[in-house]
Amino acid sequence: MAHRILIVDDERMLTDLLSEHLGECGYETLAANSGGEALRLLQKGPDLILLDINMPGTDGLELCRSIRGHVSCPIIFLTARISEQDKINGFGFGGDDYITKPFSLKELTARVAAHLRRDERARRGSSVLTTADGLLMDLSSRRVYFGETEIVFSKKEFDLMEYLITYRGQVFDRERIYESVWGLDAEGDSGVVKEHIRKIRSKLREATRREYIETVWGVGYKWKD
Amino acid sequence: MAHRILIVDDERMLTDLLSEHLGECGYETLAANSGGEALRLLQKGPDLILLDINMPGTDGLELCRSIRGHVSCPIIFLTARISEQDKINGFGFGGDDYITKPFSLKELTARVAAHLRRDERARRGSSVLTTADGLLMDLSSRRVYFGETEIVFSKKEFDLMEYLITYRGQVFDRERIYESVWGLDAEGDSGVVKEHIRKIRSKLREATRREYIETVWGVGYKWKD
DNA sequence: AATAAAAGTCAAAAAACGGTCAAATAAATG
DNA sequence: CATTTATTTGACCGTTTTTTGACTTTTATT
Repeated sequence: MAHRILIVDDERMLTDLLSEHLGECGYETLAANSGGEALRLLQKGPDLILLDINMPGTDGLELCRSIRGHVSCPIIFLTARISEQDKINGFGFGGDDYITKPFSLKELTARVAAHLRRDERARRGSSVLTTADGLLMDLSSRRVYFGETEIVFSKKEFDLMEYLITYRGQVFDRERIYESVWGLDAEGDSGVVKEHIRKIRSKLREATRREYIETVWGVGYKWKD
Repeated sequence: MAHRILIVDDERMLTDLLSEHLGECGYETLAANSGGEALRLLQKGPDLILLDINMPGTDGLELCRSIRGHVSCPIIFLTARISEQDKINGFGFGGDDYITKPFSLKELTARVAAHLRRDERARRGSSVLTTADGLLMDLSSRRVYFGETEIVFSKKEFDLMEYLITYRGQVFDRERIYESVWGLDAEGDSGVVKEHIRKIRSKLREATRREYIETVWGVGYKWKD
């Protein structure tokens, strides 16, 4: 299946142009001319996102953050701002690369190809996460059910759980979890994650009488497959 | 373990400078001032490579190709040439990004961080090492299987095993193994490696009734092909 | 066969790590 | 504002891992 690229820019001219060109290159394209549209199109599960930072009425960096909360595909910024500070910000906000306008189509497609090559992952865009034995996470209402009974989690507990389940089977060290769930800015983890893992485990254990989170000694935690 | 960055540039000034800066940023650094040196240092298993395209006596792009033949980590070109043709060539030759000289350290480190983050995600996605007769290492869940049965390894055991299997067939002396798995800075005790090799062998032997790690007398160890 | 150097073994010491709890702080709620 | 709830922190303890060093065995060399 062809790679799917989401283009986000307020100028329809540009999205059309890019859409056409990338189409010729064998990609499927999605175009959004506003932040809201972009967020909606995330449901289509793009493999890569080209994101204009400078859209009127929308903070591109903030948008990037939101997007990062939903998908993990590469994000390439398109920006007219060339100051270094902006570049750095771009990375800090979860972007993977940036291209300053004006840019050539050749350069753009080269980078797109490079990033897609590097990023081979399978993901889904469902708003409900379920595990093998009937545990269910509804991401939009932020509730968790085990069969009939609801298990109540706090915000951080929920976020941390969502993170682990999304990447079930993968081991993450505490620092990584802290960065991903709390935010990229904060340094270290100082044991907060430990405590939250404990709370989650305890709630899950009481309701389900099962263990879901496994400790990998000296490495971190993972959600059991 | 900290990420390891290989810096390849003919100017010792520059490699020293970058080495120092990246060191302060928490990376382990390796420096090469020639293509041959670079290829040799690949044995240390860098996580990212900064490669000067314009080295006298060496064709940087050709070198990049060779490197790609041995490792799959991100390669960022450092180049004085700014023509677009060169940029595109860079990608065509297996590079993942380029930075034109002169560049700021901030920009460099931002890109390095971005690429490492991405590469790690891509690798963790579905990275599995297998050996000829059905031994399987899942790097993301950090589990090892022989057929149906799982073999449990500690962190260091796992890391050491991953290293040997990654470079299967190559012989490494204990000091090199120690450097690569424990870290470059660590004090040069190689007796530890002996003990870990023993543990790994013992676990593997019990589960598989086979020998995987071969001792090359007076030299070191290697994973049998 | 004797010897020295290298590699293997084992158990005990040391260090690192994770789980737990209670108390402190911050944030949300009415 | 007061009260409740969520989050963070730091100390403690038991466990697992890692390291160490003394000792044995193997190997290459003479």
